[in-house]
Amino acid sequence: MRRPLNIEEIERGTDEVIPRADLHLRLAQAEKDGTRLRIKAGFDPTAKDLHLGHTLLLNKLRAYQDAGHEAIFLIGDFTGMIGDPTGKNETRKPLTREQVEDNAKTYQEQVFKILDPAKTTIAFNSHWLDALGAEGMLRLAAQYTVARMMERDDFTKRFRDNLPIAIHEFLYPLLQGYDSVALKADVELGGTDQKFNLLVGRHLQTAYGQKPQCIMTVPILEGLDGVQKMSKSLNNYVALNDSPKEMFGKVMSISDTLMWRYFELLSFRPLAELADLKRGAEAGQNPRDIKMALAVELVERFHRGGAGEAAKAEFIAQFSQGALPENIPEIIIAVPEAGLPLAVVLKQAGLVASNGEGNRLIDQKAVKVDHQRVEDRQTALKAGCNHLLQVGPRRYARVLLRAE
RNA sequence: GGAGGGAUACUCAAGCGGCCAACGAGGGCAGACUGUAAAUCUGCUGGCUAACGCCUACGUAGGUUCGAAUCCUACUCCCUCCA
Repeated sequence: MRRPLNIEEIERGTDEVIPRADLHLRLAQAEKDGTRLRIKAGFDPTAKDLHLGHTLLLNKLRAYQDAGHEAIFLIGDFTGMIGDPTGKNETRKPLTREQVEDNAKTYQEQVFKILDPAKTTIAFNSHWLDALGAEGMLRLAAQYTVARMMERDDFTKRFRDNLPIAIHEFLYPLLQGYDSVALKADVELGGTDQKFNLLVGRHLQTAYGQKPQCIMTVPILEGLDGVQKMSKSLNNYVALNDSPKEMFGKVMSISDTLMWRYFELLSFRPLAELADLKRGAEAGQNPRDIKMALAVELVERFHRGGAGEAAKAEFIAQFSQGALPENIPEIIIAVPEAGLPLAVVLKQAGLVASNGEGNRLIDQKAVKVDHQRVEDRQTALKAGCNHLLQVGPRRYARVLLRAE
């Protein structure tokens, strides 16, 4: 059911709304007429896993959805083959059609953890871009100038730094903009790094005789390192598909500073409650416990059914009380008469990449066998026993040693 | 079409005949300290070996040399400038 118009809720956490007055006008008009605005957000199927960074946009889409508008989840299966050059200082390799389709499928499965399937339109831009043809492409390209294209920050920089810019990268913003034309979008959402592309959409809609869309940008979420943007390729991400345990652990590993950023951008708690938490921290409450509240909220959001509290309990057991994690892999290893050097066992158990690394870690006092630290490389394990191996705080395995 | 510059380990980036498995930085891993934090300090960061050592690696393929990431030749890819 349609909720009453709440502009504050829709704008919460956004970076820019352009033009704001126009958006308010359209929202009010739609409210009055009982019509629905078409809200577009595009996703490149370049990586399989959606992560928390993507959810900022999805949450926003959800907010519109809850307000009764039409959420269009656009999968850039065509543009994905180009790869958006945004924020990259290098040309991205085009994906094959197969990769793109494969990724798109996984996207759809994950996106409904946030969006309401019944109220979501999923669109693929290959539908209209395939049909555009060379002629359509030319006409489209005629709507924009090189000088304006070069205004885009990453193009400017790459050009200045003598880095290559492939022609097809110019086409990306045009095609993305054309998506808005094809969809007759009223609003397009995107990260702040998308601002240029979103504005191109406005320009193109005008050129094609449409009312230009409003654009709304959301901040780019920093990854676990707190510096670079969250992305799979930087391996600083929390995927929606991460297990509760992984997700909880990753959230707990962020810095106290970053924690507040995450609260601000990811939590659904009312702003007043966030202010309370901050006051608590200033009054000396252990930030760890506040971080746990965030971790619980996020795990619960994506896994439901008490998974958040369960992950918290497991976390406390494992790290605060030193209990073993569940699901330690068990590996059976064949051992010769004379026994097998520990480093070799570690390697065969998959805990280290090479015997050399195993030995290095032994030297570094990182290896425990049955909870006993081993510092001697010469240590060998004999057949006929079972051992619990630990490397560092996170790597565990149980090995069953069999006579060869 | 012409001229010039470049390709080094996960990334950036030194090296420009032997002391180079390759300076340094980042990243990663480990240890100490902790709250599995963060910050900080320390160590490690090609493979095989108990070790001496051996092997593989500096775009690709050859060559010169006792010896090459370093010199020569060809090739591939990239960038810039001029047309």
